[in-house]
Amino acid sequence: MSKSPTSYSDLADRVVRHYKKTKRDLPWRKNRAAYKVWISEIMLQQTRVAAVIPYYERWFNRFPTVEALANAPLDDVLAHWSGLGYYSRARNIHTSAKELHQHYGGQLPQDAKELRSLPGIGRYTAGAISSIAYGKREPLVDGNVARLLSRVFEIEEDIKSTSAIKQLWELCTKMVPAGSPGEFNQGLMELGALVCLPKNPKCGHCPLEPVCLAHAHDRTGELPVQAKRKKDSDKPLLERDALFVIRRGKILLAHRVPKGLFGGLWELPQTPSRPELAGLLSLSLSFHGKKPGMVHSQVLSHRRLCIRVWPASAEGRTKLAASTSYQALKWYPLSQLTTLGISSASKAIFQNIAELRAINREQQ
DNA sequence: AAGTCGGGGAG
DNA sequence: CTCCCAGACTT
Repeated sequence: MSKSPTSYSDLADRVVRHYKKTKRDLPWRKNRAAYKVWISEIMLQQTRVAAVIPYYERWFNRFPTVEALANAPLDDVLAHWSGLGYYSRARNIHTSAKELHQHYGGQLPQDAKELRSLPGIGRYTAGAISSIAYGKREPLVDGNVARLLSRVFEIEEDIKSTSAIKQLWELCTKMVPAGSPGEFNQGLMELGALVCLPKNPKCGHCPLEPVCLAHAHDRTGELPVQAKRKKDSDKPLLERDALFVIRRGKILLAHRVPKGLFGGLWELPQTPSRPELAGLLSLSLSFHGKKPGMVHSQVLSHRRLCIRVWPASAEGRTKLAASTSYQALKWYPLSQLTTLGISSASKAIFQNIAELRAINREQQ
């Protein structure tokens, strides 16, 4: 890495001034209460601003305070996270809320180190809460900041490498100003999100253009250096057979254990192959067709998911076999599925089921 | 240091 | 199709 092209305080001033002038009017910028900053920062992890906004607005109607959140059932919390992905974030928020309610009087601590003791709050989020909500001089580095600073300072190493990450945090630790740390941190991220784009950065609109090494050397297209990611088509295919059965107006659902993939969510009971379904559920099944009623495919971060849905009739009393994936079964009214935590894949399947049933009713 | 954990919008 | 997003946690 090259020597800094200008003083850190000059650089920070440029960022803060530009941020004050051009910042977007986002919901979480109306109110800097620590609880609200916390929830927004968790929702924004690996998630785009546009995707978060409706979830953020809905959240505080149902969970207006840390205490309300601590006292809510996990199903309710996951229902309000349905479709956002990375569901451990919601589980960790719930666990943290109970911890905050019990031991911190419902208040988030101001100290970054103390914040990091809460599940789901890592180095980035602790810095964000501490600086934005409490005005503490704490740095933060996210994907936007890493890209921006790798260009400004011409960091040549892979920005995911331990060495580059260490450099980035050291840089930010030095740069973050005592006077307006929250605005500086948000300003860096805002620049990364709107100006210092991955491709075709808008250097003409950047307050750091005069001091940016990559721009000076016409290398914004080469930086940051990043390892190639795995192509979707190279991800292993996970095929599952799911059971769709309705009895007395209720659909049979399975509750996943609260960890791992889709932890704590509800879905159609599914197994690696169709013959295993009856054993999992202790039911006598007769399938309605030789072909699945529908097939849903979806790409996840590390695999491709393909779920075949098999309509069937069932006899017997459900009893969940010992399972590494499920903790419970439940017959549930199809119309009330919005009150449970379900993934986007399940949401699509349930919607498809509802539409097919509506068509069948019209034809009768 | 590498793997796991979702989902969707942009191009 | 591929790319990447206001990361954290486990192994």
